[in-house]
Amino acid sequence: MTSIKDIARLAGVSPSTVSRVLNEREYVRAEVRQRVLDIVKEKGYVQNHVARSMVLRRSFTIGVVIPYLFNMFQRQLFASMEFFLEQHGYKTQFFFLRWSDSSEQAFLRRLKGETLDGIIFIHELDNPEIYQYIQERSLPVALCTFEKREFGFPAVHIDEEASAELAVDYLIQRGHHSIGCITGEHFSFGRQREDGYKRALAAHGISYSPELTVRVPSYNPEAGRTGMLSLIRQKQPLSAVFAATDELAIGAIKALCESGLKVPEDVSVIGLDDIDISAFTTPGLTTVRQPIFEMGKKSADLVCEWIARDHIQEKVESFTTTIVERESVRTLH
Amino acid sequence: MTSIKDIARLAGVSPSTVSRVLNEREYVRAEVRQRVLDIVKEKGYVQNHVARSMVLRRSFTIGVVIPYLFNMFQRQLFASMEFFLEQHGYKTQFFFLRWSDSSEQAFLRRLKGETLDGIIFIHELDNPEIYQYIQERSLPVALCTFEKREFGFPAVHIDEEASAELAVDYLIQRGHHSIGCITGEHFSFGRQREDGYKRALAAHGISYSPELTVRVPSYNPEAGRTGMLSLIRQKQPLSAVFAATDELAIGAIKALCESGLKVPEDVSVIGLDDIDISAFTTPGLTTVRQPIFEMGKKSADLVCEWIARDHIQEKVESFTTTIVERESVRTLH
DNA sequence: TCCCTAGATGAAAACCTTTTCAGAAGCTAT
DNA sequence: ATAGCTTCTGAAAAGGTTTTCATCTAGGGA
Repeated sequence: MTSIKDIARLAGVSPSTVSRVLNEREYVRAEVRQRVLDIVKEKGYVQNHVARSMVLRRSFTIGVVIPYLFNMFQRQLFASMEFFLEQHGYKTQFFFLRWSDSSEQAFLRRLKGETLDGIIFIHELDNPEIYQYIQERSLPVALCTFEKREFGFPAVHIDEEASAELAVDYLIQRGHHSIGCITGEHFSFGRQREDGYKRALAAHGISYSPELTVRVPSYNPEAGRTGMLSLIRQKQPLSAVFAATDELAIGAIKALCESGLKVPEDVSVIGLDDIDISAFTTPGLTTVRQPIFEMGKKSADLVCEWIARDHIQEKVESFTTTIVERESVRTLH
Repeated sequence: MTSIKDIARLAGVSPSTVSRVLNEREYVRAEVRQRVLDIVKEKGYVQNHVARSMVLRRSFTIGVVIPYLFNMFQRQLFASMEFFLEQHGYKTQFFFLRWSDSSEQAFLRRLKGETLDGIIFIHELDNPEIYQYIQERSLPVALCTFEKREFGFPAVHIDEEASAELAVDYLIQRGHHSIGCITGEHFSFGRQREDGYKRALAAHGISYSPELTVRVPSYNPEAGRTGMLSLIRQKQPLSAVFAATDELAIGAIKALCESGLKVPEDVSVIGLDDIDISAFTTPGLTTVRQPIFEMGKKSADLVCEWIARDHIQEKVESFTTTIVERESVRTLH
């Protein structure tokens, strides 16, 4: 591997000068600059990133923390982040976390050893130690899809409760009164979306019956399927279902179909997220759209701004959500 | 940040000794070891990875090259790789490549600057320079889902042609004779799967009509949808469609549905890949299963073996594929 | 002529580790 | 007592950069 010293020797200058050329510092004669540049090109030399990181004590790398089995929503989010972080001149280092304490511990250890310039969380952690460590080290950070009031970190998210209410309200407007809810037991957004469901019912004077809400252990289609199956099995009549995520909704539709019930003729289904695939289910999924791309961009912008300015005014960015009408909801009467 | 020197000072020993303790070298008194360990724990010290990489000239990091807009198949593949690479004690560094020459150039530059211990490609590159560079540097590498005979790199893949033939044969066995094909224009596997389609027809003496094959610019549902739409528009009758990937198949089903045609009653659809979501479409997608998880594992194993043994016997691992029967194919007669 | 300044360059230190080499201390065998 | 092992430890070099500080040159003003 050719190093800066080799280039220096070949150009008949010192390593310092080569470094100055490479980093576009002033104080180097045009003629010398050109000679160095020529040799760099000829030798195909590029700076060694590891050595550079060490001396500069920054790595031009932003960490992104995401669940190991990230869902399609998170996948779109992180593609967006990676895109904009690259635009800002940063590399992205992903940390795939299992949902366990040991995984979070391992992550904390790695975080201490790694030289990250900033970090974005797409995944709410249980272990407060990690947030504390980040705060002490005043490592630039942004939270995406959730917030942590007690730490005052910048965050981008939607109003989970209002978005769920929007979905359920949409069903009620179309004449539905007996509405089921499938949500997850983990993470704050699951509870918040359930709260939104209740609020919508209350706002229209519909009584809440607990049997119509089911909490499943995860947010994927398989969980949605089993959730819907148990909703079908219970006694109460049901004309529509609110699924806390699109993936749950996709599983719910599958379960209905398997049970010989038609969507939306027999049961209407509405989701929340608007992931790419929701436009391609049959029937197309009516859902509430999160501006995924913009949220990813904003998260990237926030960390980069923090790094550039060396501080950030406490800032929580709340994005608005909108109904996307497709074919999975039927209008009654 | 506390460094090895701080620990050494506090323990009243030299940095060398601390290093020996940390790396579990022999020749350090049990009593000294314990004292150092205690202080390490107390201070929460962890080795600085950047400095360590520099002196060891290895980073314990494997690069994974994947398209920027990776599909669900690739997503499952890389989750599997990340999992097994971690088991082998390696971190994973992703490189998301756009489908452009400049993106490949930028990647090559980065590759030269980065200190990677190995690299896995889930994405076939056009630029041979990159493969050449890897070969010259004798960087441990594995190809996944394709191969490059001329470089003799280890590779894991399926027999694309045979798998497509399997799918189309399945349709023919069920009485279908007028079978459409939706495939992509890019990447070798698209052409190979098309060849498999043709081979199946030929094997059963069914004449090949070019109007029944459409090539779309990408492999996602939207492309599948437009492909199917143009297949519907043409004159030839059609009782079944082979889509070169599951995502294409999902889009095809959508298009049929939009056009008032029922799957499988009016038209049967078969895919290839067996991605997670294919179990949750309505109707469930009949498809050909690639053992995605195992392929990811094998790729990880191959690079790690190369690194460990410092060489590898030329090795191409071909996985077998199997039909997964769901509801999207109807038996005629 | 002399001094001062600005521009250009290089030597050396620093970043944080690991590893080599040499030396010290405590044994055992002669 | 000496030589020769083992076991343990520290000093110093190395890895590839950037940056500080010092030096040198040339040009301008007094």
